[in-house]
Formats: sequence, structure tokens, C-alpha cells
Amino acid sequence: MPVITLPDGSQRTFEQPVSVHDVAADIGPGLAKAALAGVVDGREVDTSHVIDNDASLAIVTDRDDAGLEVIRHSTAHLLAMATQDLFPGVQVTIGPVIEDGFYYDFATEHHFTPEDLERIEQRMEELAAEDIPVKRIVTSRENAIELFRKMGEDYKVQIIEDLPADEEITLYRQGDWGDLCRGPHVPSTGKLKAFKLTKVAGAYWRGDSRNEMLQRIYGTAWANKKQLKQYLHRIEEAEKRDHRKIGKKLDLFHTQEEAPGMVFWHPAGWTIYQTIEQYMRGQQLAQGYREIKTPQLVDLSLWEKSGHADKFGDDMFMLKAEEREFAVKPMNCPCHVQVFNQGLKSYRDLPLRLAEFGSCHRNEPSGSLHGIMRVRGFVQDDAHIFCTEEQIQGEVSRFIDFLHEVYADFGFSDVIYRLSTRPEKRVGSDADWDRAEKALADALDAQGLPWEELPGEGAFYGPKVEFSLKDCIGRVWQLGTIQVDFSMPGRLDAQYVAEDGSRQVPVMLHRAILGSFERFIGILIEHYEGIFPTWLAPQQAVVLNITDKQAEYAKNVEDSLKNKGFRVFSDLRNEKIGFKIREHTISRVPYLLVVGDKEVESQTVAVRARRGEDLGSMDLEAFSQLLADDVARRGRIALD
RNA sequence: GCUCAUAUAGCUCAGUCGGUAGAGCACUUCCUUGGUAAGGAAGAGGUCACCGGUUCAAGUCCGGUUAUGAGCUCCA
Repeated sequence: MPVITLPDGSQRTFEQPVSVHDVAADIGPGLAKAALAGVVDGREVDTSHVIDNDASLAIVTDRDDAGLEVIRHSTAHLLAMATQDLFPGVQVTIGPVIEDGFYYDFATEHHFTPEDLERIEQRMEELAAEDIPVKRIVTSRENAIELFRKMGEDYKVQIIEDLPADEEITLYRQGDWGDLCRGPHVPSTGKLKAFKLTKVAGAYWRGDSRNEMLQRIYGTAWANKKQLKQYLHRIEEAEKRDHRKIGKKLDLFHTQEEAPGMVFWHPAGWTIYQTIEQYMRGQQLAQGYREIKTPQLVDLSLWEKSGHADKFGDDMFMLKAEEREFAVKPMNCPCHVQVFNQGLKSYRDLPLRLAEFGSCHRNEPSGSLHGIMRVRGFVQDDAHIFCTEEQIQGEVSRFIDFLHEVYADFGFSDVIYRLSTRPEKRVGSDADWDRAEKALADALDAQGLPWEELPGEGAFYGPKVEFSLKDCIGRVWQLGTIQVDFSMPGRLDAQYVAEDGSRQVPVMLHRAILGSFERFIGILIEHYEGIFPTWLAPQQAVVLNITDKQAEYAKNVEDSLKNKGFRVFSDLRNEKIGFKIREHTISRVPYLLVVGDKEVESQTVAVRARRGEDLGSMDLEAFSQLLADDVARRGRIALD
């Protein structure tokens, strides 16, 4: 007589063992139809799962995140079924759920084309319409291996062989097609109503680039057509924000074949870049950093000493000159240690914070380049803090405060924190690692910040905190980092004289807030969709005359605003005012200043803001004040 | 680096079955002096990414190179 406790606390008693579906039907026929799976005592199960003891039960429908996951997982199976149906000889491997959808990896000589995807999707629709029941079958490991071996599914055999010995082996069968799977799955294919195959790509077997490449088909699946449509719309919106498109449209930068992975900044883009650099320079000085500049070319021997040549040598640009081998610097840290090493340092000098807008080059794999987000030549807002072990936590806290200030100024408030701890291969004693990891964790806790641990993801020389941002459409970008380094100062002979007169090796904190200017500006472009807050806008205002009669007055307005330090230009072309307004609205200038006879008469400007609001006529004094206030606000409040 | 795709005017793109290239916008000149998202006319502009092959003939078919894109791998 199982007593079932539902999420609302209510209980139902049954005379005999019941399935999840039975319980749902007992509650109501609508729920029975909507049920996709169940959660029994915290474990996800199929609707066919039979409960024979007292248990808690939650019915999973397409309104739950768990339900959506079941739908996506089952859609992946449907994809595999349709694909094997249309392409005999294709082997299945894995088909997991991912954000917004799923994929399935197939092993086959055939390369799927977009036309193939259409056919497969069509077949999936047909199979869904047939509403084929999905059955769960428990079997023994031997049987499963035997079965898949007979079917010629070599990858599945491998997967089963690698499963832990105590793992229950379950198969899911729909019609005459079946797959190894833990489940749960929808009760029948008819529950799959809104899906679309999105793209095909290569992917390595088990994610290892030494393995053969499989054919991966990506898809998206939702509870209903409306959600699917919303998702597709969201993707379209995201594409409109693409920094490469906007960068071209707003004439910010370009790249070309002769310099792959490197950016040619145009005047407008460089204005943004410079504005950010000046801002960061000011902020860093206020935070007690000293700015330095170090060489682009450094003899290979320094990189050998630092250990970089050994680990990243293949990705460094090398250059031979006068029988010496130089490397174009891929990072700034060894150079900063060289600056630290000049002159004998005392414990009184610590913490010493050295900052550099450091230009670095790395020969990144050609396939990983992406617009200005992932490039080969980039500039980091890099700094290294030389300090004692006792100072680590204080410096980290101080840095986190600083980082929050900067992100807020750029209009980001949603920060995600991750602490990466000791990897298998590492330098430094366990005691060092204990203290460093604790210092980072304590600094995060002291600020009351929620953080996630990434075990084993730290650098070989020390643990790190990574700071990621969520942009206005919810995408996550990793930007800032602070890393504890026990290794490099010692390797490169950094020392200071301690209070007791002994020589000690300082700890080095690597840190960046923006990461790289290139990537950060790319993110800003996408975040703001090219509509930059006024302090970053390449041009802050444009003066538009209505006829030639006001040309001189317009020019005077431009000059006087320029003299006040604003980025202003005038458009005196012989074009209609509507035409000029359209053009400068499209190019996202924050303020349009229209001057006609009326404005000349009253010595004012008619101000139109970017979204089309008419701010009325005002004199230059008033407009300057408005502009100055807007600039001072930076990105801290929502735009326009 | 791997898989697949793409490369045509400054930009966005069309170009059928292989028969010497086209649109819109931008640009130049002229007309127009117009009050809040496109006034009109004319003109100029291309070694169809690059190298090679097939063919009487290649933007179009085939091979290679480079770059770019979607993923995978990597990311000090």
C-alpha cells in the first residue's frame, strides 16, 4: 500500500504498486497527458516507473526545466533514429542535452549537408507524428555488449565497457530502434512537438583532438512551437549584435588577410579604445598601481627561464636577428619581474603593484580566431602585485572592489565568480596551495560573494579566481582574473629584504580586469549593440545646419564644444535635415544639434537625443552641462 | 590544428545549363537651400581571393593555397 507524497505535501494512498503515469492519471487526465517523467525520492524516472513503497513524487511536465531536459534528450534519440533510418551504416555515439537543445555525434564516412539535415528533420517529424511508445529495458552488461556488437555499434560497446561495474545498464527502445541510455525519456515520441536541427559540425570522439572526428548534428527543442519561435528569434537578435557586423557598420576597425588575428583600428574604434585606456590608467593610479612599459622582443633565454618556452613555445612568434633568437612577448609577467629586480627591494616596498597596457602576441590556432574577441595580437590591462603571503588576501579583496567599480562603470552588474584550484601537474608545496586557495576563498567570502569551485582548473603555478560577466542578453563572458603565483618570482630570482634582514622571495599576483582591450571592446559592442553610452561614443554630438545660411554658426557651435573637450563634429553638407538625421541616427551619435534660422536668432541649438526624443532648444551652456553630466555618468545607468 | 561551408564593386547581395558580369546603398558631378529617419538627374567603379587544371570557352566544373564563418581541440 504505497503512500505517495506530492510536492504540495498532500498524500495519496494506493492499494497496490502504481506507475508514475497512474498517479498522474489519479490526479487528473490533463496531468496524465502532460506527464513526461517523474521524480521519485529525488531520482528522475520514466512515467512507466512503478512505485511499490512509500515515496515522494513530483510529476515532471514540459513546464519544468527537468521536463524540457527530458524533451531535449528524447529529441536527440529521435534524431539518431531518423538518421540511422535514412543513412544505414551510420554509427551512434553520444547525444547529450546542452543549453537550449541537444546534439548527437555520429561516426560515418558521409559528411552531412544542410540538405541532409532537412531530410532528417522531416523524418523526425514523421516519427514524432507516429507517436511511437518509448520503452525502458534493463539488461545485463554482457547482453548489452553482445547486442551492440551484433548491431555493429562499436562506439556503444566501448561506452558500455567503460561504465562503472555497478552501473545499471538500461536501453531505450522506440519501434525497432534502440539506444543505450540512462534516461528518463518521454513516454512516446508524440510528446516531441517543437524541434529544429540547427547545424552540423565536426567533433572529436571523446573530445580528444588525437581521436577521429565524428559528425555532430546540433538541434534545439522546446515544449511548444511558440517557445521554439521565441528561441529562433533570440538567436536572430543575437546575430544583429555581432561585433564584426557592427564594427564594420560603425567603421570601428577591420581585419585583413595579411594580418590574420590582428586588428586595424579605425579612428572611431580607436577613440573608444583610447577612452577606455585613459579611464583605466586613471583608475589604476588611484588604486596605487605604477604604470610601466616593457619590450616587445625579448631573448628566448628569458622565456626558457620562466618556463613559458617549454610549455607554450609552439604558440610563440619567434624572430631571429644577429644570430640571436627573440620571442615576441606572449605575456608580460617575466618582464615585470625584470622591473621588480632592478634595485634591492625591501619589505617596506611591498605590496608593489606594476601595471602595463601590455601588447602581447600569441600564435593561436587558426581555427580559434574569432573577430576581435580571440586574436593573435592583443593588449592586456595587465598588472602584477608583488607582496608577502600575508598580504595576499588583503590585495585580493582590494582588487575585487576595484573590479566591481570598473564593471559598474561599463554598465555590467551581473558578475560570476569561479575559483580554480590545484591541478594535478603543479609546482609549489601543498601547504603553499592550501594557504593560497584559502586566501582567495576567504577574500570572496569576506565580500559575501557567491562562488563556484572548479577543482583542478588552476594554473600550474597557483590557484586563480575568474570573473565573468553576463551581458544584457544573458551571455556569459570571462574577463577578469586574479592568480596567485608561487613559481615565477623564484624562477626569475625576485627577492626582497625582510624585516629580519633575510632575503625572501615575494609572492606574485597576476591580475587583469578587462582581460584584453580587443576582446573587451568586442563584448561592449555586443552588449550595447553599438549604441555606446556617451562617455564611450566615438562622436558625442553632431551639429546639423538646415541650409547654408547657418553654416558659420554651426561651425562655431562645433568649435566651442570641442574647446570644452567634447567629441563633436558638424555636418554641413547640402542635404535635407531628415537625411542627415537619419544618417547620424544610424551611426549612433548620442546628440544631434539642429541649427536653423531660429537657433541662430536665439543663439541656441535644437537637441535631439539618440532614440529620437526632442529635448528642445537650449543655449550652449545648458547643452554643455547636459553633455558633461551624461559623460560623467559613464555606463552606470541604463542607456537612453 | 581538425571537420564542413564560404570568398563576385567601398558595403549588402544576385548571377540559371560553362558562352567575356548585375542590383540597391555608398562614391563623383550637376540641379535642388529643404525644420527632425532616405529630394532629383547623370556618371564612374570589378584580374569574380590567389595559384594551377579540364574545356573551343571558366565567376560558374576539378585540385591546391590563403582568409573568413559554424563547431571541435586549445587558451600562459
